[in-house]
Amino acid sequence: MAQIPIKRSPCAIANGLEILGDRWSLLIVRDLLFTNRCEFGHLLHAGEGISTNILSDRLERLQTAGVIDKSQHPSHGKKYRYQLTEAGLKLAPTLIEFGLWCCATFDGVRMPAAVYDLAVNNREKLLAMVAARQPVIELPL
Amino acid sequence: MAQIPIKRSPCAIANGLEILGDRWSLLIVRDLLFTNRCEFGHLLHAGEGISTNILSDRLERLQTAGVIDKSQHPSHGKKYRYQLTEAGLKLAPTLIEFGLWCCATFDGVRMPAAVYDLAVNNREKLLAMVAARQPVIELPL
DNA sequence: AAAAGTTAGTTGCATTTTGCAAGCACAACC
DNA sequence: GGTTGTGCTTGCAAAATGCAACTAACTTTT
Repeated sequence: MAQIPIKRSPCAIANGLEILGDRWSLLIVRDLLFTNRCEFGHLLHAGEGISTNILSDRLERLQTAGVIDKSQHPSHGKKYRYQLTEAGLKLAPTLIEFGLWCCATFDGVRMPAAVYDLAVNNREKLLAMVAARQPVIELPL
Repeated sequence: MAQIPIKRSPCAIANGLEILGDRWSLLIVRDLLFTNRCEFGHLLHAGEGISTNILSDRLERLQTAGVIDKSQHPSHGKKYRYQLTEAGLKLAPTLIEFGLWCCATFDGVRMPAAVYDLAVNNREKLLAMVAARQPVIELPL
């Protein structure tokens, strides 16, 4: 169990939002959960246009909260590899439910077809892939 | 389906975070989902210390996004009643998964016992209560 | 019916967070 | 050894947030 400073109330959701309640953190988690992207540069160019200082700050916050791990990249001195911890992997159900809710609620938004199909038709397989750190979406690096 | 301006990418999660990705919005949804609190003053004193201007702003944003409705309070001229829309009610699975994740991940945080027990032992009943707008937690008003 | 209290805000201002551009140290490549 | 790629940090402007004071409309009290 990660130790975090309890600021506002003991409520689980209130404290979770202290870590993940902003416009960027869950997008980082999304990429680490469902794609093969795991480097600073990958996350930087994920499509929403996060800037380097914010990405740097969020990676550090997520690491402090025990959601992600940072390790040396194999075979490249300066690169690092960012991975979800076991706790971070367990955010999958939340992300999936939230993604489906957004699709059902807002016009013109979408989840990648591969993720959506599994979320609707074979939730167990999707969760198993995530738990095994097997990317659902393979993106060019 | 609510029309929202698509700002960063077509990703469902990215757009959902434009509406709900901050430290307060989901706390408002939490209160409306699980308690009998539905007035401005109730939400103001929910325990985390939101200020009136932020609460006012968030209620308007959630209303614009089609997550909540505002109506005249029966039998009190100045009061209003805030309620989740049908779309808003469907946030329950996301909130439940997120709450359970926070409980399992962070030391010293908790969900109200009544909600936690149902979430773990009888998820269907919990979802049915929420869908029927039946408060799981009755708080003094 | 005047006075006092509630309710749901708005306004003004100080503080904090964010966004953007530039710069920088180190590693790898050629 | 010069150039490119990577993962940052710094400086500064803009936006969001937090706090306190104020207000308009309605209710209750006297």
